[in-house]
Amino acid sequence: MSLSHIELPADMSAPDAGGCLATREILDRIGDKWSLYIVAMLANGPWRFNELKRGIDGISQRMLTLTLRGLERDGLVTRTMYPTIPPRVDYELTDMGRTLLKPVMALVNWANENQVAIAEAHKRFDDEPEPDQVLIQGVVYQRR
Amino acid sequence: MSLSHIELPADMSAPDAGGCLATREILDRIGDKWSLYIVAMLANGPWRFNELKRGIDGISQRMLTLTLRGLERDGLVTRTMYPTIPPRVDYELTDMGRTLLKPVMALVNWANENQVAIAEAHKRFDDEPEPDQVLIQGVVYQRR
DNA sequence: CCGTATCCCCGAGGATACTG
DNA sequence: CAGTATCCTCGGGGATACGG
Repeated sequence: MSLSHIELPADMSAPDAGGCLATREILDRIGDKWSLYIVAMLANGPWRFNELKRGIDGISQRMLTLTLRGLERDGLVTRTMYPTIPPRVDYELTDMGRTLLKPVMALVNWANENQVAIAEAHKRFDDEPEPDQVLIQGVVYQRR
Repeated sequence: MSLSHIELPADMSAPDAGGCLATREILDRIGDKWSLYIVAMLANGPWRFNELKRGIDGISQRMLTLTLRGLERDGLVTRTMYPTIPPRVDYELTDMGRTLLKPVMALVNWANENQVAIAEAHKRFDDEPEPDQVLIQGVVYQRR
């Protein structure tokens, strides 16, 4: 599916050949469990490795390293090593990384603004009892 | 970590007690592999189950069902069943779902606009050879 | 057509220990 | 401090078959 042509229903059913699936790969990356949090935290960067680790609740050292490498590879984050003892490494958003900030924060803000409404929707959905019978084409089906 | 207070570094290291982690749960959901695609496709909704299935490349019946249920539970999508034969079910964004559209599409558009730059960054990153020695505090370390 | 129920696999990711 | 390396688990998600 080509999200770039989402406004063209005809395009939806086409097999996803060509460069269109690059969009998906990118969304899969920046939409993954940790990238959004790292990018959001680097909004106030630069931060050192362990500052990021402490700041992002629940992230393991391994995943922080891997995700930072991915973001660096994407050209979204720079890694600056200071050859001091003990070593110090700063991570910072690149210019492209900063352009990502706006849509990311829009999503974060949406989540903040709607968390109460979503919690209420959950309650409504979960409390709703199953109907003990349904009517289809004038035929009654009893729940078992 | 509370993304709602991302602009407050002091808040970063606080343990994530309280309702703050709701934001994370929401982002984990709408940022998952399929939700963004479904929401994006429903921008031009309503769509029937199999239309969605055909439109979203690679999604299995199971994951389409599960993700739609999740979105319905979140109050983002409505499920309308027409008791005809064969049965027909339409999925459509709710008002809240439509408010999500704006930040989601912003992200999608960002991915589209930057896919070339990211591909170039990958090339640069991957082509860069490892240095065969590094200098730390005047001391040379040879690569092994 | 629109699902649910089962089985099963594979790899994302945590825990732990070790290095420059 | 800022990472690798290794092991291991646990559940996301595909494939398949069946039901209303």
